[in-house]
Amino acid sequence: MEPARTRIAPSPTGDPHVGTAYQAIFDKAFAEKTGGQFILRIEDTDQVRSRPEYELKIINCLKWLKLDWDEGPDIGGPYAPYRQSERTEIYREHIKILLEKGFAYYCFCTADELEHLRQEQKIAKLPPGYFGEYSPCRKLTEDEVRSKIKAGIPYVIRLKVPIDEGEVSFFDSIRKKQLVKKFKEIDDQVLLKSDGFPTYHLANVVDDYLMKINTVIRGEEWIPSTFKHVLIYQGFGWKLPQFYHLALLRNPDSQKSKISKRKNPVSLEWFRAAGYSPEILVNYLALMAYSLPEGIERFSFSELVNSFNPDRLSAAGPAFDFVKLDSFNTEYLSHTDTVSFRKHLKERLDYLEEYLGEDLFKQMMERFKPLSQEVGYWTDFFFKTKLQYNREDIEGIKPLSITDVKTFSEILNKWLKEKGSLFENLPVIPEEIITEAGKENMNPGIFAVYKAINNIVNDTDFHGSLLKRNFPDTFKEKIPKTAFMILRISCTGSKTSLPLWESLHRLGYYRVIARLDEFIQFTSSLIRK
RNA sequence: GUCCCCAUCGUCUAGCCUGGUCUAGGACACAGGCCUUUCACGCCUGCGACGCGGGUUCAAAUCCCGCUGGGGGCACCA
Repeated sequence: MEPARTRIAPSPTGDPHVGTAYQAIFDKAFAEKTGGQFILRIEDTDQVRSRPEYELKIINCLKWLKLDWDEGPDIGGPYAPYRQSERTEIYREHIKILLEKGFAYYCFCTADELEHLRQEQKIAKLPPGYFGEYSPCRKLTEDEVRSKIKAGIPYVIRLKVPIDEGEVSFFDSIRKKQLVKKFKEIDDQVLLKSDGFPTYHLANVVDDYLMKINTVIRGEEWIPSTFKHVLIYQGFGWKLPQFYHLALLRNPDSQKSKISKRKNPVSLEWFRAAGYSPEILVNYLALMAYSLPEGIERFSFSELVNSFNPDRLSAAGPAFDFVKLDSFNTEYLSHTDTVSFRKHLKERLDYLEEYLGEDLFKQMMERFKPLSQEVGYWTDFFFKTKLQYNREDIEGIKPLSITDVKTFSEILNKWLKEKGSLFENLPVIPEEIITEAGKENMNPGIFAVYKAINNIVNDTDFHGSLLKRNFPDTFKEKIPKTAFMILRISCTGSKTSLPLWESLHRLGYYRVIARLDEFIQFTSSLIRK
């Protein structure tokens, strides 16, 4: 394969998009596989929406994913500058060529006139577009044009699409077929805006040619525009690059529409702050359009490069499945070594301040008092793909009236009863223990555990390896099975926790006894009501 | 509306180009089991798809046509 020069050309008009990374993966893989180069070019031709901070964010996120480039605005390269706002002179020179060759023309129509035109076309049931007989400016003589320019009338320069019955076509290497469109279905696209900046179409073609991009990989949303691009290439007399139009990432709902921030997180910063591993995100994203011949799903970027074969790129639109991504991430994190795990956690925490912003981060810090509390506790709501709402939560925010208070206490009572039911299947406790505990305010199940712990300490060494590793037989005989859960809950506060004996050992005798004491009191108070 | 793209389990896909080896394979999810005095991990099993209709052929998930469904474009935004 010929060395491929590929490029990612994001527009710095918003948060770095997951689709940008998705595309960059294949750009970079293609370049590396063929011994070519991968280029980052910033398409900031929209003066209104482009912001320098977005460019920085894009660069940071792509670097986070280790999808770094061989040439770009930050590192330069033989075809600099790599920022389109710094190349306006180049576009103006090139538009002259198109003008001279008769492939472009001046247009002085105002926005209102254009709107009018579209209405006319709509009524006439014609496809909307500025072309053919609908374009008065196409018919302007050179003198007329010159005098209008002299008069200072603002203008744009449009592509002069042929008006005959012909057609344009190009080969799409993912769909593996020739895509065709008739001239009359293509509108006279604006090439140079009235602010003197090029539109995407012009800048993109000119830069791709000048930067020797021979492999264009981008989303399939660009297919309709590609016909215009081909016309521009032809106007200049340039050879076409190879086109690979990637299927668009879709929302995982039944609609499967193009992935959108209204329905799902799409910002790379979100993925980063949420704690996704960059390797895993890249792996998962690659899977959206590519599959290894061996059917291997988990692979590193270099493994992807090794086996990369553009023929295997898929044309069908994949739904982005957060559940599967999560499972990949979990698997990765739980099987990695402790050093990488710590590194990952540390990086995530470092980034969290940047993501939340200083104010919000400090707010989190204030709530961070109990040192054992993990970062996620206060920040999870940022990262849940689906929030769970509790009935109690919703009842709770109602305005309080007498009736409301009544309702509230009823719910509270019900809730407490459910907690109490945990002890429905209480173990049978010897009569003497219950007597000893005092029948009125002691929960027998808890007390049995309490008692047993005390016995154990009498019989064995709590701090010794016995408790750390093996379950003591003496304990086993004395305590019914359900008691283990009671022990676990009382000592860890949760029905699910790390292995019990190691945890108890780590807690130590005094804290175990203290927690049991507290738990006994807590449950007794619940049961009495 | 119009032009274009796409179509295998719920989801991501392998297979399709070079028809038979496909009673369609894998992964995530789900269900059951094993392991485990919890949870998780791990292991095993199960559930589950070639959108529909026509061709072509001895034979079609695979080739052709139509339909249906989904998606994208139709800006002085990219």
